[in-house]
Amino acid sequence: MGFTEDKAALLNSFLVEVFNQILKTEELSIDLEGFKNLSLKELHVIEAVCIGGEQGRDNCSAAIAESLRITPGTLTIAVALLEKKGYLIRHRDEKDKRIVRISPTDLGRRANACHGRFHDEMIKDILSILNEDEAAVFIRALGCISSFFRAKNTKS
Amino acid sequence: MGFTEDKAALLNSFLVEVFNQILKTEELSIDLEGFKNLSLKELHVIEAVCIGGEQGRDNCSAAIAESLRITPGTLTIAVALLEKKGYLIRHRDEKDKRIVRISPTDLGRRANACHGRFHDEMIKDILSILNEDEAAVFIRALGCISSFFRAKNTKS
DNA sequence: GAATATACTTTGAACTTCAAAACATATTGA
DNA sequence: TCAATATGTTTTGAAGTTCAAAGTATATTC
Repeated sequence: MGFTEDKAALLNSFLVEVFNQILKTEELSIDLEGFKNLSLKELHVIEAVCIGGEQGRDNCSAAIAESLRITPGTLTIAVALLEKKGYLIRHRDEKDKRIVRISPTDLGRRANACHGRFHDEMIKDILSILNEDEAAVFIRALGCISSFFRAKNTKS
Repeated sequence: MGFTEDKAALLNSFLVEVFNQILKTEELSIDLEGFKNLSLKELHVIEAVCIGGEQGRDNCSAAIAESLRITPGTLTIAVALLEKKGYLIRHRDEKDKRIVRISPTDLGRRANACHGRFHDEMIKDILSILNEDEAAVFIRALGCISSFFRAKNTKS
């Protein structure tokens, strides 16, 4: 006992702290980048649309909603607003008029690129404070944790 | 180049993935624990109040709002609802009647204990897949990252 | 005792979310 | 064909979350 409990408590407090800090920093970065118009969640919608486009995925409402793990109704509302703000465009499929496809405007693509740069910066910052070996262990550990959660969440 | 970019890309994808998985798992755990009445954010308010109590911190509105990194107005609204739901209690300081102190009810403490068990489980899970050395490096790295963000966010 | 500072609350507005109902279009089977 | 059913999206109603700014109450300072 003792050492193990200390480790657990430390890990927990660091994890919670880093978690909150990343969230806040990410939120802050949006304003700084000049897209004061956008919330973090809206940015993630734009990101999902852009990623779908890059990967040649079928960018219909349902697919994007699923990739974001939100309901179709929620997505409709978010996209309606983002269309009004000029970041996304909706167009109905000619063949199957039930389907709505969503794509980014140039402005949307620029916002997404900005957000990508934030992520790059953050990663660069993290790597800058770890040495070679620590970085390797850290990345490996994160990979393990990621797989672990994936396994845990799919089986239940 | 090459290796560095690979590391950065890997770290980014793992980080994003773990981040989302933790959020999702945490949200899921609330319902499972039987507090269907509470959102994740409400639980975090209760947690901040309980932690403040344990640490003998002055549990006034301002201190709790700051620890949660939300505005006082936001906290007021959250606490008013949580008081109505029976998780928290507010009482004005006798000496300085401007100050409102917030404390958990028994129900609030029970909800927090439940949430604490979720965190314990998660930490145990993470530690179980890392060996002794990896765990030490991982914790140290997280601590560095936490300090780094704290420094970055306070200075700007 | 008036001016100022401090601590919290209220207000108004915008965003986020969901479940369920509604709508539009497509497919299927008699 | 056309009625039933399925599919894809939108609307609706309700509740949460958040902030900035204005408001209220109390305390401190000069």
